Amino acid sequence: MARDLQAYILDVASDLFYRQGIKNTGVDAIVKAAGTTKMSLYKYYPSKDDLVLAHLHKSREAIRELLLQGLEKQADPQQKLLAIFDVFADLQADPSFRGCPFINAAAEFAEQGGAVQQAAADYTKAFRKLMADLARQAGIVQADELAGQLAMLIAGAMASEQIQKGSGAMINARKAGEILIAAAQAGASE
Amino acid sequence: MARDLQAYILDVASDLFYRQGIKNTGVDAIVKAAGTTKMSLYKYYPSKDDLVLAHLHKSREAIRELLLQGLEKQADPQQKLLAIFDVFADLQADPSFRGCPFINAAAEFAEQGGAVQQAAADYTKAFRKLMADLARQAGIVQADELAGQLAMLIAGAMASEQIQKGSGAMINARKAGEILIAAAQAGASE
DNA sequence: TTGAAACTATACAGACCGGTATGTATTATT
DNA sequence: AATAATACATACCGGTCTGTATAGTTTCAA
Repeated sequence: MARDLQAYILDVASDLFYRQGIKNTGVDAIVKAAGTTKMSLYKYYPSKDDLVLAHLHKSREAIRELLLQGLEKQADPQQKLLAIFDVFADLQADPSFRGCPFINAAAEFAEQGGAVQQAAADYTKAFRKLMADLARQAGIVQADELAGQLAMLIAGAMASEQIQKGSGAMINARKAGEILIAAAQAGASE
Repeated sequence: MARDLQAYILDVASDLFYRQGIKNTGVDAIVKAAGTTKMSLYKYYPSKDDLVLAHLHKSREAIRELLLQGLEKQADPQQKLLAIFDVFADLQADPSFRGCPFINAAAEFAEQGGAVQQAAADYTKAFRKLMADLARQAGIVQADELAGQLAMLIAGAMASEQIQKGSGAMINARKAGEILIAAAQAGASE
């Protein structure tokens, strides 16, 4: 066991960062939870910041995988757009849900232009691009505009559910998404 | 000057909390910025948590005032709903904008059921109620549903603009809001 | 003028933070 | 058996955090 300690440390740290917040999670707590020592941790992650960035990268990849997995079940681009809501609805159903890791990290790290802020910005850009591409495939002309709107609905639903658990925000967001998609489709034909 | 030191301390603390984040702002920094001492601060605010809660209360009142101010310019309930987007768009235009104080605070204070989380939940509930009442006045049957959707758009636009400044997210959110309101109006007559 | 209240100044306590130093045990390869 | 890599154990460093203790200063009203 403990094969690939580096990955295991990241697993533990990522979980604690997400559940307790990043600044609230000390290196000692990670070390103890992972059953290892500071020396080993600092061998793989020369600073806590490196570990934080690895955590964000891991979170991004995890969401990416969930999205691809949810999208491949649908053939129609329009249905794929709606499937994104379903993926996030599943995420929120998990009792360990505590909001969007990137929004949370951006709130914790206020320094503008810092690496954390940059990582959050990169993620949201990639997310919007994914949606915009799908919208274009669905024949929507104002694809970027629609993608931005849908992304805002999802981000808002994440925040809403984080602050008030069990509100079923994402289901309502999906309803709004359907209306906006239909409107964008209709607007394109005018 | 320094008339009503208590209020002045809160002003300074609230500004620093919002700009730098709460956990990133030490009591010493507040004391220095306010030109006072720890003893005076702790006289009025027995703990940092008290100061944080006062900051959230102040933020809530400030937004409430801005909203009422923006709403009274419109007579039509439907126009009032849209005016809310404009109020937040003005907020985002300020270079010191750094997201929603409540979303940020909820991200920083992960402890569930804590006073900070509660304050954030109370605020969002009151905000949704305000919008739902307006929607009802506009003759919309599914007022709560629409209010939730509009609130998510606004929250998402706040987060989006925080992470990527100058994206003009709130303007796009307003466009989406118009569509959703129109759809809710039409849906009511069916 | 005196005396209480408000405020300042400063030092300190105790805990926690990120990060380092030193040394040891285990394991695998050669 | 010798070597090297990996991980563990533990103690420590300087700094920062919230919060308190002690003492001196201003203000203002009776």
